[in-house]
Amino acid sequence: MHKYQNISAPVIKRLPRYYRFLGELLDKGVTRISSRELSQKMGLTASQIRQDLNCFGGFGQQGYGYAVESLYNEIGNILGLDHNYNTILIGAGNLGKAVAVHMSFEKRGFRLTGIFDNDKSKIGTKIRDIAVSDLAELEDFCKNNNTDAAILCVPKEAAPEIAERLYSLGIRNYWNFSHYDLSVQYQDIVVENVHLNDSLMILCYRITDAYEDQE
Amino acid sequence: MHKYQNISAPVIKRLPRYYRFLGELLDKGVTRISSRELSQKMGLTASQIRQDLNCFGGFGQQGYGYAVESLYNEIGNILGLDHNYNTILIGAGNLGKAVAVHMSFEKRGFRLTGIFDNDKSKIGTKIRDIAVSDLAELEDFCKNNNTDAAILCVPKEAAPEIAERLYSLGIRNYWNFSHYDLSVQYQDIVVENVHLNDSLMILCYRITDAYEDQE
DNA sequence: TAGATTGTTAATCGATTAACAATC
DNA sequence: TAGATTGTTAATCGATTAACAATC
Repeated sequence: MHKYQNISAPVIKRLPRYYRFLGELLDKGVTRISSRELSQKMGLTASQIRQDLNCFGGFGQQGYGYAVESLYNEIGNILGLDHNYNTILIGAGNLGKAVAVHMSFEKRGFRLTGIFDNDKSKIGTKIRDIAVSDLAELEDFCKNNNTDAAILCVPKEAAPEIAERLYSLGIRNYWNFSHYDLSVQYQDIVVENVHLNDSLMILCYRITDAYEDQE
Repeated sequence: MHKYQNISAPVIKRLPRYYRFLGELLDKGVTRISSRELSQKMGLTASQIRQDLNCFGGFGQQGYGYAVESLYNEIGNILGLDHNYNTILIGAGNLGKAVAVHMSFEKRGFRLTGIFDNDKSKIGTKIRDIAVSDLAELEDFCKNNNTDAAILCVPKEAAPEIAERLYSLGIRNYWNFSHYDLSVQYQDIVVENVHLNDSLMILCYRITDAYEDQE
């Protein structure tokens, strides 16, 4: 399995979008595309596309462009989508449930293996085909089941304590929906944050900004 | 109402996080903080904090630092959280429902005024205290109710058609959860994307990367 | 071979960090 | 006044864009 040297965050963040656009082209039956054509469809520069892809290897061919299907597969491999990281969800509230039901974990390199909550009314109910477990059983579960990652869908107040429990169980990879900054406490972890409140506030700023422009 | 000159995206994206940390300090009863202290708590440089804040004005005082409460309020104003942008939600599936129930729109400058879906079994059911309307009534609703923004929680396939309808109704501000790039089609709009699939794939890349480091 | 388009180096642009004079 | 810390300019660093030789 290949390892790439210090790829910058901006490049990594663009990979899923390339993957999505290439997937659409593939569905439409397009077999080849030049960086120029793709750049126009995606609204970025051809130069950037070529620079980005060349971080991982020379996938194109001079005078021809890129073969859509093989580039799509290459990016899938780069992203590591062929993995099956065992993942548990903490918090089966509205958001946790939606994430569990809504996401195709298998297509994105993950497998949902457990769901935990401390609300007695939720314990035992099924989401997808996984029964919600008592949060008290977290330690037992993790000792018996290899767990690679955790999805945090708990309220801000509950986050620090749960983070500590997960960390001491050896879990180092987090998809964090809580309004709490894991990476301030723990340095040796991988965290991808989805801060919906932050996102909504950014939208608010930009709407306000746009309206003021008109005046 | 103030208008700031071309604030860069990186700065804007940090604002909600400042707001969150200052809110926590405020809750703890901290009245003043220096850029240095705050930088340590947040894991960034003091220089960056001072640069960021000075895009909007001189909120600090030499020799003293920043007054937590007033800085908190200032950032709230900069973000425009005192607004009440009328917002409709399109798509009352798992994700749409979770977003509607989970978010404190009022605290973030928005007010949820309508929910639309085309699934007959959902129409008429209540989310929060808003009854889900038939998507067919979208045009009527928007003609009778001033609507500033739309939240898109519809499947990728449905997104282009719905985007066109919303755009022709004059809606220019979007919180987009669909795996569809609005800004490629429409240039004069404000879009804040929440692409959960992209986020999960980025996590997958980074986990894979971290594991390979260990080998 | 000629045309097209990549891979890659060089130039530009923008964002972050460092430094320090201003000032509370 | 002396110490602290800002606001702001200058230096550095990194990311994007442009250019072009390599080559399919």
